[in-house]
Parts: sequence; C-alpha cells; structure tokens
Amino acid sequence: MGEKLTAVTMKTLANKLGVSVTTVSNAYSKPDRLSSELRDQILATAKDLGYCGPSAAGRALRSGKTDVCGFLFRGGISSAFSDPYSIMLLAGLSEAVEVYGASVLLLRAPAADEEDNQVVRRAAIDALVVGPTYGQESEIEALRQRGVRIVRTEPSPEDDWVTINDAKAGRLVGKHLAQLGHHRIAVIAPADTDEDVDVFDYSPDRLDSRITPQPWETERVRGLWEKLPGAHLQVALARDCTRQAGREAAAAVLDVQDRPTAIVALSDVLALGVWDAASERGLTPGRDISIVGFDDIPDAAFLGMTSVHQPITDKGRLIGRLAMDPDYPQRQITLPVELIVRSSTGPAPKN
Amino acid sequence: MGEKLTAVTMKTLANKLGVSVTTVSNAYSKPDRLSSELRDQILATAKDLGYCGPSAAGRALRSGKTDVCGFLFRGGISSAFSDPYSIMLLAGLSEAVEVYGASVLLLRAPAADEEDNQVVRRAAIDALVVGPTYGQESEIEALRQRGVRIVRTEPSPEDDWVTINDAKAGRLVGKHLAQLGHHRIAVIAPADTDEDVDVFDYSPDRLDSRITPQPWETERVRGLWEKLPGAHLQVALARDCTRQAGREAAAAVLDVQDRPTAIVALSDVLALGVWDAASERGLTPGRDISIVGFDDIPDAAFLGMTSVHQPITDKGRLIGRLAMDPDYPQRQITLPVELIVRSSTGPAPKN
DNA sequence: ATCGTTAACTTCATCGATCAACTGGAGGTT
DNA sequence: AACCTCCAGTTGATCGATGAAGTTAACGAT
Repeated sequence: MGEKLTAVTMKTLANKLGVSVTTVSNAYSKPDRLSSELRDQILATAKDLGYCGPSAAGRALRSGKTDVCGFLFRGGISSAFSDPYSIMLLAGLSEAVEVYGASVLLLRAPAADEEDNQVVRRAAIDALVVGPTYGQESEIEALRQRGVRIVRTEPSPEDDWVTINDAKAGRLVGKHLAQLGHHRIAVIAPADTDEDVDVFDYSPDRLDSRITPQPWETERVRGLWEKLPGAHLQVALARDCTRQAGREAAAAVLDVQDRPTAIVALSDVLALGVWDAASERGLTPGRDISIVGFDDIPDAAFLGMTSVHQPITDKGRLIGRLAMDPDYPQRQITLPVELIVRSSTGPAPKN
Repeated sequence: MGEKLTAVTMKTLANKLGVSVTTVSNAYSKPDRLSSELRDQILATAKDLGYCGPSAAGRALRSGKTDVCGFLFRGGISSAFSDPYSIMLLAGLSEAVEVYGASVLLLRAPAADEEDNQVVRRAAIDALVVGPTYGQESEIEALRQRGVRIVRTEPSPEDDWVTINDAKAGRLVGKHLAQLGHHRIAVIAPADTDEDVDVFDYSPDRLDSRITPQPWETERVRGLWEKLPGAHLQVALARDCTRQAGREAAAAVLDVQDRPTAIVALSDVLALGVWDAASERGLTPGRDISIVGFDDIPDAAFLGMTSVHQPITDKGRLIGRLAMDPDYPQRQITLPVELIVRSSTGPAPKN
C-alpha cells in the first residue's frame, strides 16, 4: 500500500512548489538564474522529500556530460593493482580528476583473445585514459567518435598523451653499467605468458617476436643496448609483472656457469624479485651483482635500488588534467627521467 | 561542412534498415527476440556506420541500470592508495564486479568539514560500497532511497555487509602477548590529524575522545585490553595510516625511560613504520621488542611480521558479489581472522 | 511617454534507449 | 473449422533532466 511507487524527481519538487522543472534544475546547476529565496526553498523541500539531487542518468543523457574519467587497464585488474606504478599513476589521476568534480571509473580491457567486451563500450565517460598499448583500437576509435576524449601514456598521433622518453631511460642505465665495467648483462622483461621462463640472447627482432611488443619495453631495451656496444645481453621473460615473477626469471639467469654481472629489470617490481633471488643465493646487490630497475617506486628506493626515476604521480595528475580540461594548452607531454644511483649497483666483479 | 552534425544512434540504424528502434535495441540486449539473420545484419550495419553500441546514458535513464559499482573512500584518494589493505580490497571487488559485466567507480568521500560533495550524489551507480564509517550518512540515505544498494565493511542494521570480528582480532593479539609475558604495551592508532604525536594511557573513553571513533579501531583495542588485564596499555596516535606516520608514532613511545616491551599497530602499514623505528634504534623485532600488526599484508609478512590475518581479497570479492547480485543469499557476513605468529614477536625481555 | 534592459521564471523540444502491450502470420490442436 | 501458441517484430509511452527561446514585470534611461 504505502510503498514508494514513484521516485522523487525534479517534477515532484516542481509540482509541490508550483514552479517549473527547469527552475528546480537551475537551483542545482545555475544558482544565479533564480532568486536566492526560491533556491533555498527548493533545496529545503528537496531535503524534506528526500530528493538527492539531479539524477546522473538524466543529466548525462541530456547534457552529454558524465563527470567520469575512464581508466583502461590492460589485462586483469589484478595486474594493475599489483604494480605500485599503476597505483601511483591512479592516485595522481584521481587527485587531478577530483578537482574537476569528476570521478574515475576502472575499466578492464579485454584480453586479446576475449570477444569484444561491452564493458568498455557501455561506459558512460567523458574521457578515457589508455595505458600501454592494447590491441583493440577499434573500440577506442568508436568511443572517440562518440566524443570521448582519449589520453594515452604513450605517444600517439591522434590523441593527447603524457609519456617519458623510454629509450633515454634505457640509455641512462646502459651508460651507468658501461662505466661500471659490466659486460655480461641480463634483462628481465614481463611477458604476460603462462609458459616457463624463457632466456635468449638479445636482438631487437627476437625480443619483438617473443612478447607482445609494448613500446615502453622495447624502447628501454633498445636504449640500453645502444650504450653497451659489444656487451653480452641476454633477455629473460618473466611470467607477468610481479615480484614473484621477477624472482623466478632472475633464478633462470643466476643459476648458470657464467652468470651476468648485472641484471636490468624493466620495472622495479621485477627488480625487487631479482633482489630476492640474489639474496637467496647469498649475493649482495651492488657488490656481487648489480641490479637496476625502472620507475623508482618507494619499496625499491627503500632497499637501495638503483633505478630510473620518473614522476609517476605527476604523470597521473597531468593525464587527469588533459582528460578533464579540453582547453589545457599543452596536450602532448614528455616528462623527464633521471637515473638515481643507489647501493644496488657497483663495479663489475673481476673474476 | 562535412562535420558530424548528428551522432549515430539506434534510430540511424533503424532508419537505414527499415526496422524499428526497438528491434535494434533487442539486437543488442535480447538476441533471442529476433531472427539471427536480422541481428547479424544490424550488427554489420552498426560496424559500418561506426555505431558503438547502446549509449550508457540512454540505457541508464530508461532501465535504471548502470552496471557500475561505486567505492567510497574515506578521506583523500591518496590515503586509499597508500594502504595495501584498500588496494587488495579493491582488487577483489573489481574482480567480482567484473563477472557481472560491471565496473568500479572510485568516489571520494568529502571530509567532515567540507560542504556536501556533489560527486557522490551525482554518481550513476547501481550499488555503493562504503568503507569504515564516515559521517555523512544522509548522503548515503538519499542514495538508498534512489534504489542504490549499499554494502559496508562494518556491521549495520539497514544494509548488507562483509566484515571481520575486530574484537576477536584484538583478543588474539592480547592473548598472544599475555602468553609471552608482556606487560608494558603500546598501541599505535591512526588518527587523521595534523597535530603532533599524542601519547596517553588507554581507557575506552579516552580513546574515543581522541580519535573519530572508527569501530574497527576501538574494537581491536577493546579486544586487546580484554586479554591483558593489569597490563600498562598506552596509545600513541599516528598522523594517518602510513608507514611514515607509524614510524613517528613509534618513536614517541620508544624514546622514553621505560619503553614498552611490545607495540601493537592497528594496521600492518603502521606496523612497518614501527619496525623501521625499532631498527633505527638498534632493536631487533622479536628479541628486543615485539611488534604486532593487523591485516597481514604481503610486505609485512615478507619481513616476518606477526599479524592478524584476514582474507582481504576474498572480502573484496564477497562485497562485489553482494553489491551486484541482489539475490545472493547471505547478506551479512563475518569472515574469519587468524593470528599468524612470525618472528616479530617473542618473550618479553627480562629487565 | 517610450524604449531598452535585466531578473526571474516558463514553455517546449529533446537527449538515446527500453519496456509494456500489441499485431500479423505460421504452425499445431482438438 | 475454430481455437490456441509462439515467433518476429511494431507502436507508443516514458525514464529525468537540460538547453534554447520565450514571457513577464520592474526599473532606469532618454
């Protein structure tokens, strides 16, 4: 009987007060278009009736604004949350987006073999942040046509982006290791595969053929290679981008006769795993073996990891700003990188 | 001239194919209501015209479903991302929510002193996950009236929840420390304040008056107290729930004449800070001083922290299920806790 | 006295999709 | 032959709000 048969809408308020629906709408979104007395009266009545402001759906449909910024994860959500890099990026992004009164919607990108996922197409968003390249460009294209602004973390001709110079990051590491006299070097790269750890001698083509080529990965290795002419460069593929996977991959290159004198992990999470693997074998990082990471996440810095710093949180903030503000002047941005030398690297052992 | 004046909608498709809009709609959401030939034809045409599926706004308005689950953060987003607990919870939540084809929307709860934030009211969500209690119940109430399902991480008469028995968690720790012979104990509690570290002798009332009473905090201390009759229990308030804050708070209780023999941090992140503070003073956890945390996060487990384990990711998953499935039978769930004894606790030193 | 302007509202059309109810025909029943 | 059912669609109303374009009345300027 006394059930709530109809929801409270602007119409309810309008009828009760004898004003038009538009006026009620204005009370919320354009306060200067009506007398403040009436506005107060409307808001008071709203509170009385339990009306909690304009419905997002109606508003979104009519005005086309949702005040939501999508964040597209590659692979599973779990992978995103297991890497401090993603988390810090997300933190910066949220912070910036919040300033515009918007929120962040986490979207899972379908894996390459999944059928097109409706989750992304169905998202009600004003802008979409796309992480490291991910096959399904057609979905993104469709969203773009619908007026969704796209912001990427890698250069792209059509969209806005905020990135770092990954090749330079690689070169910084290469130069550092060259100066320390390292010649036998292993690279740990994430591969997103279930297979066993795979180790092979580096060449650009071979790397591309083994992993879904992610620009940030190939660029980093390329830069590294550039500054290490004549070095013996191996690549070990890690199952995914986690500490444990880094540990396993490192094990594969450490447990051989002529182990490398330096190990470069393409991200700090992997580098932490390398550290674990080294410690377990009684090797002291920086003395018996050099370890370098990328991204300079706090956990690694804390241990004394030599790493290429990038302003991750600032990157997130900038991305958020680009996403929410179509008038922000600079729309394709490269942030600086810097090698932070700590205790995990040292001269190559002389044996 | 050739600008895109009108977006491609279902109407566009319907006109082009000479069918009704409803049929186009059905092609997407009710495939069994039309012949598969026609459906294929519609989808093909959609691809041709660059139509990317039903607009979320229209769909949300008419059907009332958004396929979005809100997650309300207390305090700033930054605090949420700085605690592995939140992140693991979020990971589990996302994973579960995804199964229902939905996504997670991150919402920042306004601080107590901010004016009501529209972000929350404007959110287009089917369900809302509310973390540790947060003042603005009226906003939540309004959403509830609009049909948004509320799921909490703490017991609540009106809503669904998934929680742990915090008092029991406290008792487990208390019992453990009692058995080890500890009598001088300090508790590190997060306070969300900018003031200096504050240390005082424990009593339920005093604790409540110092911090915004969060049930999980007060319950944990209460349980602890229960199993430590006659012990000298101090409380030190940490600025917030970060490692650094834990370190500072621990410093305040360590740098005194009769320092406690055991320190209980109300969360593992804080406990890590305590560990740092102890190490800096040359104290070995488990021998010179015992340290206990809660939540059993990987970083702490890795170091050997004694902690009360709770299935955080599963908690997130369950919360997601409750949020997305109104028919899930059990709607108020208490998950088990378990004390994991590691190297950070040991017998109280005899001096 | 007339015109222009502004404040404070109202009217009307519309955003894009979905639901409830209905239709025409093919096929099966009794 | 009359009746029922199911399939494959159609029609029309509607979700809740907002932008564009009026409409008043009051006021000041000329």
